Amino acid sequence: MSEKPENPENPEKPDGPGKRRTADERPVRRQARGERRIAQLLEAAASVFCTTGYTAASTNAIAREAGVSPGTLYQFFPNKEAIAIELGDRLMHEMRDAYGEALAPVDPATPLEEAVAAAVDRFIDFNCRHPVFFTLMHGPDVPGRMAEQHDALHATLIARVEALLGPFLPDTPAADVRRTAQVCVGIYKAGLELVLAHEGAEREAYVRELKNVLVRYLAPLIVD
Amino acid sequence: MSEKPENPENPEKPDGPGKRRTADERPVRRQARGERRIAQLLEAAASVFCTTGYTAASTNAIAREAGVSPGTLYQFFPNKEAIAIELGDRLMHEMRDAYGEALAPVDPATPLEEAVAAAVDRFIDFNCRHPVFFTLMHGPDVPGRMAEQHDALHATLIARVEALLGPFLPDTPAADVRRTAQVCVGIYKAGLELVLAHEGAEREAYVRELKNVLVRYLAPLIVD
Amino acid sequence: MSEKPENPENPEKPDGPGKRRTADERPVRRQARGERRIAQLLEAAASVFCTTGYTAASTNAIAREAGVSPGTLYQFFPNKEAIAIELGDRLMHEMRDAYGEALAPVDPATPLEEAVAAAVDRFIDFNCRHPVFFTLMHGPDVPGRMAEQHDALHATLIARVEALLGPFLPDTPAADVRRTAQVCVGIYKAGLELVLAHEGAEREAYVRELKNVLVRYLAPLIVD
Amino acid sequence: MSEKPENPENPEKPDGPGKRRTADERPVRRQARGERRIAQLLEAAASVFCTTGYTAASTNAIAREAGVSPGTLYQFFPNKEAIAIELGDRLMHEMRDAYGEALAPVDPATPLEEAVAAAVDRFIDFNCRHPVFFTLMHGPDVPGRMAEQHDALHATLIARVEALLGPFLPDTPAADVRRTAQVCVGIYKAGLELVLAHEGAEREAYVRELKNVLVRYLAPLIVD
DNA sequence: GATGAATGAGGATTCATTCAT
DNA sequence: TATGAATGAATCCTCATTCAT
Repeated sequence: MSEKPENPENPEKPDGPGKRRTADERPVRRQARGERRIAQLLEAAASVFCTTGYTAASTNAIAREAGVSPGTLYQFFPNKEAIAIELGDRLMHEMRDAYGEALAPVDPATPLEEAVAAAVDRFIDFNCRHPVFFTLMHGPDVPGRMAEQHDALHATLIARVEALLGPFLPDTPAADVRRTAQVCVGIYKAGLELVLAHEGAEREAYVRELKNVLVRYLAPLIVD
Repeated sequence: MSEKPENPENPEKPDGPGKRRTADERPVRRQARGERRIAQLLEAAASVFCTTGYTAASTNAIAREAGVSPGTLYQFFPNKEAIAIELGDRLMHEMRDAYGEALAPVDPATPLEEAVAAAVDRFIDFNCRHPVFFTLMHGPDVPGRMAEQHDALHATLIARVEALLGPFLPDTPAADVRRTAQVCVGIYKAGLELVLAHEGAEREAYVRELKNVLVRYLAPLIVD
Repeated sequence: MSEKPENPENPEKPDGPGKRRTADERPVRRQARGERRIAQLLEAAASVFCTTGYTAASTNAIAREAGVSPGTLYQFFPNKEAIAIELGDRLMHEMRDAYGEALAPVDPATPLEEAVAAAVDRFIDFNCRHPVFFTLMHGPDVPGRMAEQHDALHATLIARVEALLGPFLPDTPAADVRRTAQVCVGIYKAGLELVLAHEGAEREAYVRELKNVLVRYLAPLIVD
Repeated sequence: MSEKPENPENPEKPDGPGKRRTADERPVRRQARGERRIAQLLEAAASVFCTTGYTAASTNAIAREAGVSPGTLYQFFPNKEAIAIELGDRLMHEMRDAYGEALAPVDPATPLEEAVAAAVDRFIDFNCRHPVFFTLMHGPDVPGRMAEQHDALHATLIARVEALLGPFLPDTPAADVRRTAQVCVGIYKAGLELVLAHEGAEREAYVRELKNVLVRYLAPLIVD
């Protein structure tokens, strides 16, 4: 959220990482109203992606859902992909902002159960508040920048989990840690799907199972 | 299944699995050529689904891949959904035919490791020979009969796994067995994705991890 | 019905009026089985034309309705138009056969009411037994041989009515008689539509009205 | 056509008749250009319907005739049916606007000849200026909303004629008046077809005949 | 003759994207 | 900026017709 602070009077600082450009490199300058529009559009996109999936989502539908005209949408995003990408970026940042501190360095003395439970609970919570995340995780059937976006999202998650695992696996080769992280994320995603597919007590039961899977998988790997 | 009495002189080799009926009509009389076309089309569809995903796959692309005209495709399938459904059906049948016996009743005395390893190996093998299966497992963003198809595929898998688990969990309530099966299938799918994403030694490593996850998850549930 | 008596042994008498040729001039030879097929197909066509209209009727639908394959249909008719044309021909002939004698020469001494009533009753009866007739009367939105067919049907009707009117209008110029016939046929058609659109007593009432319209229209034209 | 109050300072004059709403949405805001396009498209549709009939008319042909791309057509009409419906609506309104006052209440003292002649002349005139009207009168072979549209058109006509007849048939039961109106409209339509099919003096002659038919049909029903 | 297969152009409709106002 | 209009290629699907068996 904090990466487009352009004020109209100072539009052209050399591109920082937050500076966004449309595909054909006209700098996009955004004002307060613009930010609101963007938020509006991303929200709409999230909603549409959730209901129809990325591929079947139409930009017109997104614009309509956002209550603006197609033209307006294209004033802020150069194409459909860019919407998904920006959406993913924001989710990643929000994830970082919200859970970054908490997730990253964990005292290795923490019992595994606790660490896993905390991580899973946060992850589930985050996904319930942002159902698109799940949709975006399942990547776009088609290759393209959208796939990169998906990969970036994924990579972020992996990195996060690696960081989380690190302290517990001090003597494990990096490659193995990475693989373990990949497996954990895979389990996460699978579990999430089951959790989201159920409600109430059953959902709780699946949350417990997810934790069980992870704990049992990781426990033997950990040196005490 | 005995409904193609084509020529009176050579009435009936027992119907192969390709025998079809339209919802509202007499049995569809198919010539050998037609059966071949269907296989061809399904193969083409499998290929296209794998590359572009179900939603983005176009019937024209499938026809082109199969080397026939669009009209021909529609002679055999009323719409895109039907292709995916038939494809799923055939995969399910093939799965049943190929692994049914092996998977279903397992001697509870078999060590868990062995049972899991065998099941995983077969599953992976099956999926490597039929990459579409994975694509179809990742249901269609959109509802419709296609979703039912997906659910059917899923349900079949679940049932299969339940049957597999049964002997190992004699005293567990059915609901818990079912949940456990769901979790196992979820893990399967997640693991499969990782396995397919890697090659050679790394792939082997992921296969091992997948087995580990399952074994460690299941071991504590099992009564000795 | 009597116009295709070709027996296979003597296929090539110079074309009598009943001899039919496909567009590209291969003589079509028909045998008993063929006649049955043709009748079957025409019946099916009549049914389909009635339900969907000529334009929207598909040859495949006709073939299906007839319980034969598309190929078979094209063995007997070179195209869709030809089906309608043949259908019209047969209806015209049937009309001639059934009512020819009755309609043609009427004793001018017959009271007009009686003559009109008889003609209308027959006409209505004929149309109720052959609902396609009405459909074909409304001609094909598109020009082509089908239009000629329609015109032929129409012309036949007109001629018939002219013949009927003749004795009643001995001193009227031919052009006027013709115009009067056209008007009568128009009224017929309009009335028929109303009659067919109603049932029971209401239908009877419309039949009466139709007769009234005609009688009142014609009465003043007639010299006593 | 005052329905484009675009700017927020001039928010909402009560919807004029041209204001359109999609079934499920906010009022459609149309620019002047759009209104023009719609008129253009309807004109094109009218022309195409006249030449090929409704069923055989293709939206692509309509768009081409209007000189726009298919997409543009669909910006204004959800499908072919909607075009015909809107066309019918506009014709009905124009008929009402143009002849409403004139047709509706007629002094029963007016001689029947005069009343009929006036009505016929206006009707013929209207149809000559709007040849689609005739096409639309000949309902769509197929059922659907289009049929309703046709029925609405028809019903409007009937109502109009009933109103016209009312004063002349004060003591006739409503059902009979309605039937008489139906018959008159039927005669009208049949006569129109003949009139349109001829030119010059012959056309005039058919107009006279049409009037004769109606007058002679109605005269005996009228109480003096 | 009969069948089902095959064709391919055409029709309705959608959609990402660009344009004019 | 914002809007609705415009585009045209692409989709799904149909249909008259021809072909191979």
